[in-house]
Amino acid sequence: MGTDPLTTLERYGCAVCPTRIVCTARNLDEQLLDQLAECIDTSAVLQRNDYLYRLGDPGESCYVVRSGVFKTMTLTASGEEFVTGFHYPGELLGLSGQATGEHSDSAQALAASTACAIRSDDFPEIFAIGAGQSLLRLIAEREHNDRCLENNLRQSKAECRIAGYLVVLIQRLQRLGFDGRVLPTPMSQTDLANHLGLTLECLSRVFGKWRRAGLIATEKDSITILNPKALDALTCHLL
Amino acid sequence: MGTDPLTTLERYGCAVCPTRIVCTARNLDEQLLDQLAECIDTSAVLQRNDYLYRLGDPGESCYVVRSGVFKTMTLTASGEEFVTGFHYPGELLGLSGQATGEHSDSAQALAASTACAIRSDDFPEIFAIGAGQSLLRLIAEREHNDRCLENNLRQSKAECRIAGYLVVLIQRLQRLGFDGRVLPTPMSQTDLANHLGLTLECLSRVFGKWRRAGLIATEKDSITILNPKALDALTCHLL
DNA sequence: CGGCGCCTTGAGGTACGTCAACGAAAGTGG
DNA sequence: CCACTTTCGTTGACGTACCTCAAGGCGCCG
Repeated sequence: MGTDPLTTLERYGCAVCPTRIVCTARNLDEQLLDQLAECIDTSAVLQRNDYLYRLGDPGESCYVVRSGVFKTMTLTASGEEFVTGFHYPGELLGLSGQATGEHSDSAQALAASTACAIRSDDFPEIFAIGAGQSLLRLIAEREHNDRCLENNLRQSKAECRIAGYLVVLIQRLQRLGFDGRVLPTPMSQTDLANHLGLTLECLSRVFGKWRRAGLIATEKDSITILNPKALDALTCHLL
Repeated sequence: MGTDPLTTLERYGCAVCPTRIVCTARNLDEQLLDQLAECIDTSAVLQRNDYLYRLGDPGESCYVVRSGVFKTMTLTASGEEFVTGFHYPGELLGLSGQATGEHSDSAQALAASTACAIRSDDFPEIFAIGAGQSLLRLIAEREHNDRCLENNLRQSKAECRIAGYLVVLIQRLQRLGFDGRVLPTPMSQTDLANHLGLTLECLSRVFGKWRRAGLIATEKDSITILNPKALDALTCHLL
């Protein structure tokens, strides 16, 4: 693995992290940032298709995406892949591994990506430093996101699901400071359809319809929202 | 509100809680249990249809179900109720309120129920006592459950969804020491259908079919699993 | 150039949603 | 305790949205 891109990050830890404003490090002063960096392993540098962790790995750590995008997936009993989520910078992964002692999904980088590992053993230290509230908030934000997406899945109409997913994704990216008009989507439509519980054909038809209606434009690795209001109107407003 | 049923619980706090083996209190010795009880407000006693918290309430606390069953729900933009979950003893509620500062759902007791409140301000103290790992595990278990149910919703076949929900519910109850053959279901079928993203008619038809096939028996406030293997075979095995 | 993912487009079947009527049960008020 | 009302569940007929299967186009890589 190439270690070059992260040398500065490793040296300065959380202090220079681009996502620190939304992460465990938010609201910490310089001194505490250094202490926090002791608790967090910032060494995970991954290329496209590398795995951050795999199904069955011991679940002693959870992870925060620092840059890039990750896909999490599991397997059905019949061996088919099952995409459980896409994870953008500042989002938490792999927490559920603590429940069973091992990860119940695999996490794969969809582009060159970096991630921080937080060992569950270090949680008490993080709370002792005073960064516990921020970590807790990170967990709560993940929970909040999950609920939104879960509610979205209860809608069985394809257009509602897809629009809802995009709208939630816009919100997630805006939290990071993006304008939310151009969504980086390094995943294949096949994976996206899988994740939404739809067939590729159905997703493709909806995207085609929306393109013709001037609602969105789809590029290779991104989706541009041309008419946010119209998209929002399709979401069934699940709050 | 009647305070009688809980007097002993209030006095002895976590030490006498029937769900302590799965809760934050697990693995604590007598002395620490008393300290933990200081951090946790055990006074919430609710009758059927009482609210534990409401949408928009300040999200300064999360809750652990001590006894009974809770239903969480939110509203669509058009004002319809939207059932986001059913919560059994030892399960965590309301964590996502931390993300936005206010609760994004309401929690209502479906039967006479009790719950403990954990203030987010007390998290550091809980970690200082040494109960942090158990609390973390509680959070992770919630996350794990959510993922299972979320994956289940990706399946659009009604029978898969319903069977999957029941199988996950069995697992959740077994964790509490129940045998998992008789599932307490104080919710209406209307609410259950709503939560599964199906219509009442569809759920009713599937239950009818399963009753005729000798798979389940439905009573007023419970479902008895007569043929667990057959039920499991319908779940699409989402792992 | 050929092969292979990945996406698009079409035709047809099926499962679930919708609408509607009915029945059972539970809560209400006299 | 009994009529009334309301909520909840059952069953049927019908339409439609999505899945399935299939063929073809496009870009990427060897």
